[in-house]
Amino acid sequence: MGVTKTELFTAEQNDLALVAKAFAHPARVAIIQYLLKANTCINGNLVQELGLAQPTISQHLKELKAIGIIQGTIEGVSVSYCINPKRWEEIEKLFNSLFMQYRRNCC
Amino acid sequence: MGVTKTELFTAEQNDLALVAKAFAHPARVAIIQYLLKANTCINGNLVQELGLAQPTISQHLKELKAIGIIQGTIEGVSVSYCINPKRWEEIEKLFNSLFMQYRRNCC
DNA sequence: TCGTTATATCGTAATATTGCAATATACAGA
DNA sequence: TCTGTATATTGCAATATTACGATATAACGA
Repeated sequence: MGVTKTELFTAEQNDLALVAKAFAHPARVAIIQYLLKANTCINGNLVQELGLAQPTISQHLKELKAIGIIQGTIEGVSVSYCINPKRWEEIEKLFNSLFMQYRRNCC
Repeated sequence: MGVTKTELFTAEQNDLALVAKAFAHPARVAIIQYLLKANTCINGNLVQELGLAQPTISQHLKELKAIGIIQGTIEGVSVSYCINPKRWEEIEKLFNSLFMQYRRNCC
């Protein structure tokens, strides 16, 4: 009770769910969009950009990093985060292959 | 504490997060994939397909319906669920516009 | 070394999600 | 009307997520 029964589902289904979880919070969407726009790697001036506290941002970054969407490199005092190109492509394919499956034959 | 601060983010960011939440559970991914494959609208034989209890499936279907991804029509005793074409297209665009934003200039 | 700056981690409170037994509802056929 | 079948709702326990104050860590410059 309360635990997702991952063993019932395929690896693909679980991976998609995991990735979707990364997108499942507006703060993380905002972080991703900010990184996409900034293009060049930027660090946690996100704290000023979004209205959330520093520990909260840090936690969201950690989750995004855990899923592999972003990567961070230490740049002296600060940390430079950016989109992980390989994982991003992987994720894009994961979603696209789902969207592709749809044929409008029904209803 | 514990509440997502939706007011800090744009409508687009919140909508994307909401939709992503629908995909953020393997059972819901499995339901969507099943509907995509079956193509023709099917009902809750999902209970046998997935290994989850009937109330659990019903709950997931309710969430998917609330987000608009699927629609159900009463078919006598059973309910016929299927992908909502318009919403599906909308969601596809929502994700694609995010994926499009990426230019590999960084790292 | 000391202070400053940038991040990360810990601990915890509030809230949300997941799963299911029990129960309710709603339809169809006898 | 009664019975079975299909689905929904309720209530609750277990767990996960979100947010942040307090505190730790780590690098730099004076």
